[in-house]
Amino acid sequence: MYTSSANVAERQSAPPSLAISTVIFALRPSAKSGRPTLWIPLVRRIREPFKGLWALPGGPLTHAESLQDAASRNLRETTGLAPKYLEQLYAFGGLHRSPTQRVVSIVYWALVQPTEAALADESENVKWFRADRLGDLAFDHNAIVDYALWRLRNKLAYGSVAYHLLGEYFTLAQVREVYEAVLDRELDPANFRRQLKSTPEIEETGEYLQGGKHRPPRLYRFTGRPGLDPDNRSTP
Amino acid sequence: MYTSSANVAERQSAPPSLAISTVIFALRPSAKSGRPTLWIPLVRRIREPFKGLWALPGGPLTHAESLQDAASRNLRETTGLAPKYLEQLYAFGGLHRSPTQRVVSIVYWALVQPTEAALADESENVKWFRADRLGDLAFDHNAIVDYALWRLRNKLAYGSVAYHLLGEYFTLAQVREVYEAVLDRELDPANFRRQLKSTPEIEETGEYLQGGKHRPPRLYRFTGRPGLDPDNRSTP
DNA sequence: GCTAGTTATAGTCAAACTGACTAGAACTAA
DNA sequence: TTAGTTCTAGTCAGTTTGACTATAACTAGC
Repeated sequence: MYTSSANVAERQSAPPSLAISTVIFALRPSAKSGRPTLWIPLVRRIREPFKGLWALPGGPLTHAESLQDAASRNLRETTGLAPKYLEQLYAFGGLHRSPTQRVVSIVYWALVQPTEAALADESENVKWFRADRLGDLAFDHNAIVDYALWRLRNKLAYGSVAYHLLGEYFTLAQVREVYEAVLDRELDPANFRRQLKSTPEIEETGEYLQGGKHRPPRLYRFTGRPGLDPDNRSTP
Repeated sequence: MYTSSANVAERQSAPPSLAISTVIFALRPSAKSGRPTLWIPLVRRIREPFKGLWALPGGPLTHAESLQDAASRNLRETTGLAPKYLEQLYAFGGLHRSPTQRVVSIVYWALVQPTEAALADESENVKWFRADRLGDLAFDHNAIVDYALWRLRNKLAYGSVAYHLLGEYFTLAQVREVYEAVLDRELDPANFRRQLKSTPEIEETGEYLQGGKHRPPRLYRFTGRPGLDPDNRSTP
């Protein structure tokens, strides 16, 4: 859909504005099966365009902060979250992303641990949704979430990203559940644990998870470092 | 190094400007060994800041073009190149990237085939450099090139990126030379060819490369698609 | 307290893959 | 014709992967 030529001229006179948004992932137990599933917090638009629709948390970039700091601050202000894992996703700059003006959005993606996700603000205008049941979002945010999901699945397969969706201590079955939730397929428990046990970044603790219905599983700890972003590279 | 507080105040009043830059890779035969090595075209800064230093080709984002189009156009204008492979690298937005103003740079990276790279403009203010011998560049461009190199090596290992540095027809030994140049280590010819022959995206042609000193190698063709960027996703 | 049910955990086995290596084929240069 | 080089196919042992079996350790219900 195209706007009138008057609007186009108007749009071209203003500088393209720069916004920061974030796709936040957390695990929550599914209502049905009780298994963990991926959830995303969204905020309701309280003004045009797309007033009333749900959108990714975001806001403008202020001058005294880096891109990552802006994402962090905005997350805290809108959702109350302070994720341990925060990484740049992509810069979206299509011409018609917003009907009223040209906006370039630098989008981050974040992973929060379940304990923190439970504390997150939830209100009339901030709600969590299952990542696979979002409905129609404002702007191009459906496409952005799709891409973020693709990146998450990709990083999961190679990288060391699953542990940022879990607490400090976890069982190998919990890690497997994360993989199964994100990749949406079942994995053989025995083979999966063999692979994890061969990675040096996963450390066996002496503890066991008590209180379950069956044999108590051993608790593990992740000792690796997150990633290799330009923003995170020099961090020792 | 910090600027004076007056400059800081001045900087904060203006909106952060948005620029597009590109890291362009092409293979050229090394002067010494004759083997292909990675080269990058740079442009000389003709104004402050960093006047006289070499920098990545880039420029401002205009209103009528998407980010990728802006990168494309800028490439053509500054270097005369029209790469077949162009992908977003990262958005750099640190506070002190430029001493005079706050600049957010959305950086792309590109691969050009040797035939096209040979046609590229070269002048007093546009020159090609070996990727491993760049010297000190303007702004944070050394760090940007480092990251682009890291991405290139990464994509090479998994993806189907090597063929975009070669012409339409190539020998398996040429592909191996690309890998050796980018990864900077020798690979076993027999094992390497076994792997390539098992990938369905590489098609055997009936042709052979004639004119070499030894047994003429068979020519192959790449039939796969580039990538999975948001910008390239829907492209069939 | 015993038993059935369930998860945790270790191990087996064949197929696939990997790295190091051998060897013949096919060309050029001398 | 021969020596030298690259292209190409193949062997072999070590490693990894996927499917599967078996035992250990707990809870819940009787």
